[in-house]
Amino acid sequence: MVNGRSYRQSCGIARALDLVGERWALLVVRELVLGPKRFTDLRHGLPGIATNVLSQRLQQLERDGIVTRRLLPPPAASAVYELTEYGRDLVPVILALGRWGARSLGSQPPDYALRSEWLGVALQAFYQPEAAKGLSATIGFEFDDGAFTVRLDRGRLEVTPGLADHADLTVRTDPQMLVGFLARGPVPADALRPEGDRDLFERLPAIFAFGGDRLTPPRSATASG
Amino acid sequence: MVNGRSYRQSCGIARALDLVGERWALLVVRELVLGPKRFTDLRHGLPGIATNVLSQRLQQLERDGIVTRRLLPPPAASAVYELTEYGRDLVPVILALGRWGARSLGSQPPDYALRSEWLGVALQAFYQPEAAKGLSATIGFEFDDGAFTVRLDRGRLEVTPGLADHADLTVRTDPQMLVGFLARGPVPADALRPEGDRDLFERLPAIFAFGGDRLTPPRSATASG
DNA sequence: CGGTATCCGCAAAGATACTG
DNA sequence: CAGTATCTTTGCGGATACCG
Repeated sequence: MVNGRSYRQSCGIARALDLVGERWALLVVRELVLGPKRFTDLRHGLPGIATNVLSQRLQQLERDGIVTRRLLPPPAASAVYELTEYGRDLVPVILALGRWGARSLGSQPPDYALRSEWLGVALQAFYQPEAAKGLSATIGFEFDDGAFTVRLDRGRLEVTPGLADHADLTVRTDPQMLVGFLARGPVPADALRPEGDRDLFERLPAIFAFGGDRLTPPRSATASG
Repeated sequence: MVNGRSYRQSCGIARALDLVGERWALLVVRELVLGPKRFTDLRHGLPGIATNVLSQRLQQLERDGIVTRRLLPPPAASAVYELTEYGRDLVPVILALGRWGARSLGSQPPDYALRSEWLGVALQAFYQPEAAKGLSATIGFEFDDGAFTVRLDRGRLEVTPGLADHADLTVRTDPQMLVGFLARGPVPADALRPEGDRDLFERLPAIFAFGGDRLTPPRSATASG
């Protein structure tokens, strides 16, 4: 067989793991959730990955119909990778996986990386449609690291990279503080700098429920990590 | 650090992969979906796994609060592994992952393993509550490989290993044929041997929609697999 | 039966240098 | 920038030996 090792089981779970179970594969998919990216951009979003490994993963994902490689129109001689329809169907699954994993993300980020774009994905994972019923607004989030725009269209959520021309609300902060605020944790009063619709700003922790009721952390078997 | 390598990212998805992203880990969880199991039973459900790897995975899963090791009462000096609450919360996620993976499980099982218990998990993944609204029944599935019982209680599904005392319907066949039948595929007329409620039998492909509308297979980039 | 420990060979992953 | 090539290291699979 052309591929590496397979579990060789007639089971949907095993098949899924044959496709995206290898190291880094699912994180590559995560990087593409907000839209197409170039090789180097992927690399920056995956600190620690070796270039040959990224290269191999992209080839496998392309071969298996999860990612497409597309050349940008002539002026830019560059290529981008994007999710296929099959790949996009995986997004809700990894969002659910992320919600599950986030519950055991105790305040352990001593030196853990936290990129703004992961936050854009997390906003989708923790989005509460009921809390945003009928709401339409444009919100810009700006970090040293990058920026993205959240559009609410009558309760429907859309997250796109970069800043929009107009925004009803703009928040300029660092990822750590935004997470703390959305989780209703104690954050320094001057940590976030909301500009625009103040009422909308106050509603954010309800709309993006980082501090949800399903966040009870598991009890680890070893007290000393 | 005591653990192997971590992605070291403050991201729920990365955290989940730190916990269950290593080879075999998620399949160990799958094996425990229907209930507690002993080491050797796990081994049989995971053809190809090395005993030391299984041992290591179980230790990691236990340390991370996903699996518990419990000693059976005195007569049996044996130990079983079972999912913790945190581990059980992962089940709907891997069922969704399995549905996604199953879509690209083209009729490719030349020599792929297919254990009856995986089917018990798949029944949960493809269960359609609307098609079983208000239905209460007990169905036994029997294979050379093993058996399990499906209980529908006013539309609520429960799958347990082994056969119940009484069943409204009993199906004795092999896994391959049952999958074919539930997917509304062409199966030999004498492949399944239903005993009992014939109407209930006919409803099974609607209740367990293996041939769902979301099963469009992806187009692979390479024609020759 | 229910595992743990050790060795060996291989394939995947990490690090880094290098090229179109 | 977008990868490929090379080298080293680590994890995995398989076998087997050992112990409660």
